[in-house]
Amino acid sequence: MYEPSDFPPFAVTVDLVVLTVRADELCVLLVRRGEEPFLGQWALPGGFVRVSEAVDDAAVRELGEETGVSGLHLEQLSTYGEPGRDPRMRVVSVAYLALAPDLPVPVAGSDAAAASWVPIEEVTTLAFDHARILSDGVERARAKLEYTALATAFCGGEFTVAELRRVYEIVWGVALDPRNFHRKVTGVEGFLVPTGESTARDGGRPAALFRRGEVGVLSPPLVRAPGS
Amino acid sequence: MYEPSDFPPFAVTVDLVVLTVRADELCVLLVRRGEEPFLGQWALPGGFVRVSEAVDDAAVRELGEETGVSGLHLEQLSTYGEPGRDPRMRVVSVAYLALAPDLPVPVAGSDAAAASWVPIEEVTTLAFDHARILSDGVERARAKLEYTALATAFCGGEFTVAELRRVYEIVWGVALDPRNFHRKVTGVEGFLVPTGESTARDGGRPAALFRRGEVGVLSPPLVRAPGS
DNA sequence: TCAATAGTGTCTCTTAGACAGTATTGC
DNA sequence: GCAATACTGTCTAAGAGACACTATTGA
Repeated sequence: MYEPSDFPPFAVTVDLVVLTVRADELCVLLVRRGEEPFLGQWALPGGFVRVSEAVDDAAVRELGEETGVSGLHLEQLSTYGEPGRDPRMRVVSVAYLALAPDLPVPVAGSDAAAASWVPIEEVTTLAFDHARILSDGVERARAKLEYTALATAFCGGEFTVAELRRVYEIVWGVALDPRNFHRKVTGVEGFLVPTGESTARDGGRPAALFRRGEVGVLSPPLVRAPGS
Repeated sequence: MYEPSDFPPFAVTVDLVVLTVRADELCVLLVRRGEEPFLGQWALPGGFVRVSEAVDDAAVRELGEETGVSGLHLEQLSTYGEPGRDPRMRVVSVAYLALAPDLPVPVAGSDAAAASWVPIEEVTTLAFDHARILSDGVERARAKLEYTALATAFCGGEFTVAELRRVYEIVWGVALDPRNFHRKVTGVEGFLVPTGESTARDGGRPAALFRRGEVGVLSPPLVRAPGS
């Protein structure tokens, strides 16, 4: 009744677009491929989904293996299933977007010769169709900053309003008015929770420290336009 | 070098959430399953991806087979890959969202005993994890009406402002002010293109007919709130 | 003291929403 | 005429953006 021939076999992989903000640049975690195909080229980290493992769980596992950190924001991005996207065999890849604060040096995975944070602007050729996946991931991140509290995922546990503003400015590539930004983000109910502490690490008058709040959706949203 | 055991075999399917607005209700296209498992239960239309076929192309093919119509709006929704979501074998399903105008009676596919438009409110149990997929699809559609011109995909080739407003009201489940709505949608550059024709099919003063414009993203967006 | 950043106040202009009022049809 | 729907005008309150001003630190 269920002939194996009815169900053509596919391999399923997960690919990760892991973004962070470091040194005033939006960076992506890339690995240098240690085997064919595309030996020696930069690629997104990822790997095969195990037979008894949920696809989402495979993404969590790979993210932990690559970054050495757990608990990062992780969401499904899209699925890429063109025949021929992997020259070896028919592979369907489920891509995920992860956002991380500025982490220490990345951990090289077992199947990757080296891992490194690369500024988005400096990425040229990537293995497979990873350039397109990266592009989709960056655009998703940019869009979600507008109407969700996702920007806090780029910050550490505690951060100042100025640090949060830098995230927006770097991801969007625009300048934002510090005063209006301050009024806006502190005015959104549940977005930021004051810790009561303050820090002078940015110079000048000490700034209040905040933690991310419970709110996931921002209303009103922050609009991606200069001068706001 | 590439041992088959390295790449556990999966079956890959596409599932379609096809939505339409008919008789003042948001409806989804469902099929009654003609075989095990879940024999006789309602399910989303879909099927296996062929070995030489892109996943996106499989969705287009299935949509054509089920509706008998081509050129509908179709976008990828999400991918569902829990082990055990199909009792037969390991299946990863890529779900798609399609929006259609009020179509004639749906075509029964070869693997489905019957196909039918079912109001969202009346859907109870579905086969597999299709209830969750449907829920994700409806939420995606509701969200995208706010900031894209997607609502026109529910209308025929030519439509009045009132017909477009009914789409928003039915999908969102809210009442909108006809006067403000008219000013808003006609004010968004490139959203609606006047045909020059008019119709009195809604009674009262004849209304101008419009075609969908080129614009995909609405700015400013329409906000999902009563009284707007 | 100055330089630097944090945070507040205020002004103006745009827009959303409420709703009055006019226009054009069928009956 | 009346009912129904299409469309336009106007008022008000709220928000966005521009930017002056005050506050608090280090050097």
